[in-house]
Order: sequence, then structure tokens, then C-alpha cells
Amino acid sequence: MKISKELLKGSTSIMILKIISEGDSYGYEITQVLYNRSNEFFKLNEGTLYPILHSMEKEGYIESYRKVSESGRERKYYRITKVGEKHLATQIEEWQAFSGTVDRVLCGG
Amino acid sequence: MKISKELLKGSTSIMILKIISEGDSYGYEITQVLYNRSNEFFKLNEGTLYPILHSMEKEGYIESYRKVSESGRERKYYRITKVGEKHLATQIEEWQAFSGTVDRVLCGG
DNA sequence: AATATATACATAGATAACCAATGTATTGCA
DNA sequence: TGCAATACATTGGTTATCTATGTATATATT
Repeated sequence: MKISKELLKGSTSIMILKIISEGDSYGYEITQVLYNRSNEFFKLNEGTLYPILHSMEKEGYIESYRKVSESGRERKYYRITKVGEKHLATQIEEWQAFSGTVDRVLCGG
Repeated sequence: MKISKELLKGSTSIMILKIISEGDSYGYEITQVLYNRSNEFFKLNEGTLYPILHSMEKEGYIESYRKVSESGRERKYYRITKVGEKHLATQIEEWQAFSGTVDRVLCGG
């Protein structure tokens, strides 16, 4: 099934932050994790991913550092900050309240 | 709790169509129903509502007719079409798949 | 009678999320 | 050698929603 791109709006950055919160990660890996865990629903574009990462770093939700992996490639890793953890908790609550409310409207009362 | 406006994107037109599907309605009333049924979460702006109604009429999901109510005011009522009913069913399925997937990502696996 | 509030529809311009397309560079495989 | 996957990044475009504004009528208040 094809998911309307519009529905994605707003939820993408929450999911990215959640994935980073589970363990330091880097851009490309985040898209893979999201793709797999969503059963191939969410295929992040680079044009979506990188601006969000940069923005979250600017907001202080994540921090980056460069590291050379075993494979010899240098990657830009991100780790979540204390502020980011609080933000994530708030955002998840917000998501749950939102989706629950939409459900109520769509189920007729 | 304040809901991020971004999360709303894409779900608004589904909810509007659902409300019309339950019985012919008009712009102002739709905002009231949505506001009440969502426990004051969703306060539709006119700048959001009317373009969506016009667009859905153009797509053939709804039809409009003018009627004078008991109060003496003329209103523009909308009724859902057969095409609109099919569209609504599809959209609701899509919403459920989408929100279920976000839940899975946010719950860690 | 005058004023404010709710009802009712509509449009214009701004913001921002996301995507498509493009660019650069490395690694691994056929 | 060439292609696919890995890895990061930016530009320009689309579109959903919001804010602000405009018009007009009905009802309640003063």
C-alpha cells in the first residue's frame, strides 16, 4: 500500500530522533532502520533526512561526531542529548494524543 | 496539550470527509463537530477548511447545494458522493496503516 | 438603537515539511 | 572496468496549513 506523503509530515523527525535514542547512528543507517522497521513503508529521501538532522543538531536535541568504522569509511554519527530525550518524550506523548484523537473522529464519535 | 500543526497535515481532509459522510453538513458546522468530537484538539481555520471543501468538490468526492435553514440563513451544504465514499474507505485504511507503522517505530521494534 | 458576538463563506500571502533531482566520493562486487 | 551500494549534502519545487483580511447576516446585550 502506498502511504500519502502528507500524512508523514511532522512524524518523520520524531521517528528519526527515536532511532538515534536507541543507540548512536548515522544518516544512511537511520534510513535503513526506518525502512526495515516500518515494513518498507517509510523510505526517507536524503533531501528530507539531512536537513532534519542538521536542524535537530542546531536545536540541541542531538550531537554529532565523526568516526571511522571497521569498514574503513568515515561516518558522521549522532547521539541524543538530555534535552533531546526530554523532547522525544514530549513528542511521543503528542503523537499518541494526536493519533488517538484522529481515530476517535474517524470511528464516528 | 497543544498538538503540533505538522502532524495534522494530511489527516484533516480525511476527517472532514468522514463528518460529511455521516450526514450532509456545511462549513461552519463541520468545524464545530470536529472541534467537539476531538475534545477541542482540532480547531479548523477557514483558510484550511474552505480550500479543502472546494478541492474535494472538484475531485468529485462531495457535492454542494444551497439551502435555507429554519433560522432563515442560507447555507452551503455538502453531501458525499459514491466516489467520495470509496475514497474515504481507502483513506481510512491508509491512515490506520500509517499510524500503526509510526507506533511500531516509536515503540522500539 | 447601537454594539458585540456568533454564524457563514471566501481569498491572499506566508511558512514549512517533504520530495525529486543533482552533486561528490568511497567501497565492494561482477 | 563498470555498476550498485554506501555516505553526506544542497537546490528548487510542491503543497498543506496558518494568519490575516474581507464581506455579510442573525442574535444577544447594553
